[in-house]
Amino acid sequence: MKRHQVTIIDIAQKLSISKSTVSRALTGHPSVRADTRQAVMELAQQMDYQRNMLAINLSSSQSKTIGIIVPEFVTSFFPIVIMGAQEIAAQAGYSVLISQSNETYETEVANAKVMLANRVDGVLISITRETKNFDHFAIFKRKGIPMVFFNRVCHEIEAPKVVVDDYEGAFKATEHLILSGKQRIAHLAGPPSLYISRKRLEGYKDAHRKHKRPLIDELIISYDLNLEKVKIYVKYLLDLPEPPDALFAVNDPTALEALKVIKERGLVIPEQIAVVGFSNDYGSALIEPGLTTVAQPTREIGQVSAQLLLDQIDTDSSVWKPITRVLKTELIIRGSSQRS
Amino acid sequence: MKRHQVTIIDIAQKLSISKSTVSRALTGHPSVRADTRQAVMELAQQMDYQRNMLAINLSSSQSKTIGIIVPEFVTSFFPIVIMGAQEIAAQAGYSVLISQSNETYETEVANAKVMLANRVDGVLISITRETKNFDHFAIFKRKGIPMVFFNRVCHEIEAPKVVVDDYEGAFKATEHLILSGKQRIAHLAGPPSLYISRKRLEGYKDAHRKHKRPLIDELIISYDLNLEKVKIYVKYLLDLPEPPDALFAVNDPTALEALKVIKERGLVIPEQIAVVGFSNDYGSALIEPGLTTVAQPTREIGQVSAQLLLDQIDTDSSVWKPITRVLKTELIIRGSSQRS
DNA sequence: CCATTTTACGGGAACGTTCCCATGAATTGA
DNA sequence: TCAATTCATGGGAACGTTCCCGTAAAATGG
Repeated sequence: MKRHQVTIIDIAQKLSISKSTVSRALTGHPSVRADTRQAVMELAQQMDYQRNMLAINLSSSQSKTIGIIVPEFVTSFFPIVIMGAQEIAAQAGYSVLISQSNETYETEVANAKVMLANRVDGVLISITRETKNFDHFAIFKRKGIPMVFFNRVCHEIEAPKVVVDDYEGAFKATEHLILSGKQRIAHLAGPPSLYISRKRLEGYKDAHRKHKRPLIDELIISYDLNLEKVKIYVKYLLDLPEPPDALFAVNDPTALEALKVIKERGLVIPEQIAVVGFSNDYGSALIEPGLTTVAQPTREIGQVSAQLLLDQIDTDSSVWKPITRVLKTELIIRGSSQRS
Repeated sequence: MKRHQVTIIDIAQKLSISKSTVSRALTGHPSVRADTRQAVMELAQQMDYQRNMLAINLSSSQSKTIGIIVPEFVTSFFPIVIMGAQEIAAQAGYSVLISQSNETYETEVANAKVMLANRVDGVLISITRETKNFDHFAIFKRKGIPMVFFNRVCHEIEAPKVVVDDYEGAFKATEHLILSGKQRIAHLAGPPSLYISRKRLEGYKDAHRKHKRPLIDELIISYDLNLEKVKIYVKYLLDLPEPPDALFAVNDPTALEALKVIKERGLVIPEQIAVVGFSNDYGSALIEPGLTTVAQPTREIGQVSAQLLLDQIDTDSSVWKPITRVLKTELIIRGSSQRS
C-alpha cells in the first residue's frame, strides 16, 4: 500500500556510486565531475525524485519554515498580512505554517506548541484579544527561536515589533472630526489589554487636548471586539440625552456595524453623526456612504515582519536588537465624515 | 549560538533509563511502570521538552501536515475556505501548509514541488485561472498522495472534488432576472478553461432556454478574471446600440466592479440595469445597493474538503472512490436586482 | 621520475524519534 | 519449587539526508 519514495540511495545504486556523491551532485557541491552530475540529474528527473525535506530538516536541525500565529481570519486584515509575509518567505526559500487562534487564549497556547514541535525557524505573532499571559511565547525566547510581533504586539517580551502609528492615526482621525466642527465625538475603543487599543485611545484624547476640547467620559466605551455587541453600545450612545455628533471606532468592522445601526435610525450622515474607522478594510470603500478611515499598509506589515524575522534568523542572536518598526498610516476621507 | 534542544536522550540520561522507555512513557505506551511514566512526564515538563516533529516525521515517513494550494488571497473566498479546512485538520492533529499561486501557472508548479518535498500527507487544491496542464498534480497521484480539488477543480485527474452547484446557482440567478422582466441579460463569464466558468455559463443559457428566451451572443463575454478589465467590458456592453438591462457576473468581485462603472454612468439600478453576482463575498451586503448574489457555503467547502482528504489519508487507497461533493447554493436577493 | 597537491569519490556518523526484538526480573501456576 | 508466562526495560536498526574524514587516482611541480 505505501509506496516507496525515491531516495538518493536508489539513485546511487542505479548508477553504482555512493549516496554521498549523489547528494553532492544534487546540492551543487563543486567537487563532483560534470558527467557524474549530469547522470545524477537526469536519473533524478526521470525517477520523479523529490528531496525529502523531512530528512533534510532533521539532519540540519532547521525546518526552513516560519510560523504565523494570528488571532482570526474573519476580517481581511490578517489574510493580507499573511500574503505579504508568505511572499517574502517564499523568496527566501521558507515555507509558511499558519495557525489562527480563533481569538481564544487556549488555542493560541496550543498553536504555539505546534510551532515549537514543528521546529519552526521563527514565528510571526499577533495575539488574541484575550491574551494576558505570555509564558507560551517566552518559551520561544528561551529556546532561541526568533519572534516578531505585529499589529497586536506584546510588550512583556523583548522582540522586534511591526506596528502602524496607531497613536498618530487616531489623532489625525479625531482631529479631522474636530476640524469638521464636531463637538461630541464618541470613541468605541478596543480592550485595554491590547496595546493598539490604548494607543488609539491616547491619540483620540490628545487630539481633544490639543484643540482644548473636553473629554467626555460617557462617550468613551471600551469593548472586547466582539462585533455582536457593537449594536448595543451604539444604541446606548444614540440614546444619550446629548448624543454624540461623531463616532471614531477602533477598527473598520466596528465602524461598519455602527454605520448599520445609525442608518437604521435614519440619521443623516455625516451631518447628524459622522463615523470614522481604522484600517481601510475591503468593505469600507464599498459601503454607502464610504467610510472615512485610517488606512494602514496591510500587505507591507506582512512583508516587513517577515523580513525582520528572516534577518533575525540568519543573524547571530547576540547582535540583533528588538527594534520596533512603525509604519505610516494615511487618513482616507470619505462620505461618512464629509459631504463630497 | 545554536541552543541544544532538549531530547528524549537528555531525559533518559538524567533518569538513568533508556530512551526507549522515555519514548514509551511520553507516547502513552501501556507497558511502562506508572512511577517511571510519572518521573518522565515531570522531568519533561520541567525541562521544557517539546517533541521534535521533524524526527517523528522522518521516522514515521509522514508529516501530519496537509497542504493547501489556492490561486489567490485577494478575495475573501479562499481565506475562509482555508479557515474551514484548518479547523478540521487541527482537530485531527494535522498542521496546514499554505501556498498561494498568485494566479500563475509557474508558481503553482513550484508550490506543488514544495508540498512534495515537505511530504505532505495530502493536498487540497484549487487551480489558477491559467492552469491547463496538470502534470504537476499527476505526480501526487503517482506517489500515492491523496488530493482533493475544490472550487476550481480539474477533471483531467481522478480525485475527489468539492464544488457548489454552479450550474443550478447560475440558473437560479438568471431565472430570477428573467422573472423580474429583464429582456437582455448580459453575462460576464470566466475563462472557459475553468470548469466553474463553463457550468455557470451553462446555467445562464439553460435558464434562457427554459423560458424560451433567445441567447444573444454579443451579451456573453468571457474574460480572464483580471478585474482591471471589467471596466472595459462593461463599458462595451453599455455602449451597445441595444444595451443590456441586466448583468449576471461570474463572481462578486466582477459584479462589484461592474456596479461601480454603472453607478458612474448614473444609470438607475435595478430598473435600467440589474446586477447579480456569485458567491456572496463580504462586500456584497455592504455596497449600495446590496448585490444580489448566489451564496455558497464557503467555510463548509473547506471543512468538507479537509474531511474528504483526511478520510482518504487513513483509508486504503484501493478502496476510496473519487466522489464529487456538490454543495447547495442559495440565491440572495438584494437591491441590485429588486426594489425592496 | 618521484614527491606533493588536488580531485572525485566512498564510508560512516549524526540528526531525534519509533519500533521491533532481546533480556532479565517478577509473577503465575501446579 | 521450578518451569512458563508476563512485565518492564534496554539495545539497536531504520527513516533520508548532510557533512566530515579518509583515500585512491590523477595532476602538478621541480
